[in-house]
Amino acid sequence: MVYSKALLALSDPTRRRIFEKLRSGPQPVGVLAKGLPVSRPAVSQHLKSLKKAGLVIDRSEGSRRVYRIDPDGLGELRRWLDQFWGDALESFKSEVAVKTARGSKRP
Amino acid sequence: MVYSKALLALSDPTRRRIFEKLRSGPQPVGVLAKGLPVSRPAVSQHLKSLKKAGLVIDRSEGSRRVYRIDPDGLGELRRWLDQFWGDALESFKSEVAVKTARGSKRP
DNA sequence: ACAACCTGTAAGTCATCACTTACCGTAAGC
DNA sequence: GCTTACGGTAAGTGATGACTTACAGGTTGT
Repeated sequence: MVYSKALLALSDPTRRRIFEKLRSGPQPVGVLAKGLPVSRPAVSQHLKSLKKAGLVIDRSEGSRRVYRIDPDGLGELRRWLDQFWGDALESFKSEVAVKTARGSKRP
Repeated sequence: MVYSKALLALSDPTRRRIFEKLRSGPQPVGVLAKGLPVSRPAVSQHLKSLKKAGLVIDRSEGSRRVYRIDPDGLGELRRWLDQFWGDALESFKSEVAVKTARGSKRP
């Protein structure tokens, strides 16, 4: 049940910003904290949460700690999401006609 | 930016249980509350959050309100997730050899 | 050895949120 | 008409968590 921790971790906006920063490659804590509106210890705590959620991996590189995205947590989260995808479409097929008939969205 | 609200909504365990219950088809509030360890008003409040997140749609059916999964929020959430999927794999390729060499996971 | 840098942790504060009970509107049945 | 079932909303409470500053450990350089 890693997906529950992953969802909890990604529900925080600051944690998402950190996670999105890692999309451009592995980065140390100091660089990640640069540009964020919170203190560096806050970033460390967020990284700890992301790590426990299986979303990032850390690696000691000399004096600094480099974090990177962990595909494991990401994969389980995607599998959990796809589990709904099929059922939702099936339950949606009978309703799509009504929805598009009255202008796709809400007035 | 519906995905941020969707992540926040799905981060709560009770809200996830309600959402997972809807996988077996559209259901009214009373039926959804049945079996959950919280009161019925709590379920109503959770459904309100899920609706604002674009994850469910409600439809008045006589005296009762039937909720069903909304593919829109689910789709945007999946697109946001897939955005990471590619980058994570690319950044992972160079590391996978080292990881599998020492026994796949933590000792 | 000492100094400068990089990071994780402890302790404390403040806001957010999940939940409860009570209440109000509305639709179906007598 | 009245009553019963169904569901959303208000108000209040308790707990969780995101943040701060202060401190400790460890690594690199002189």
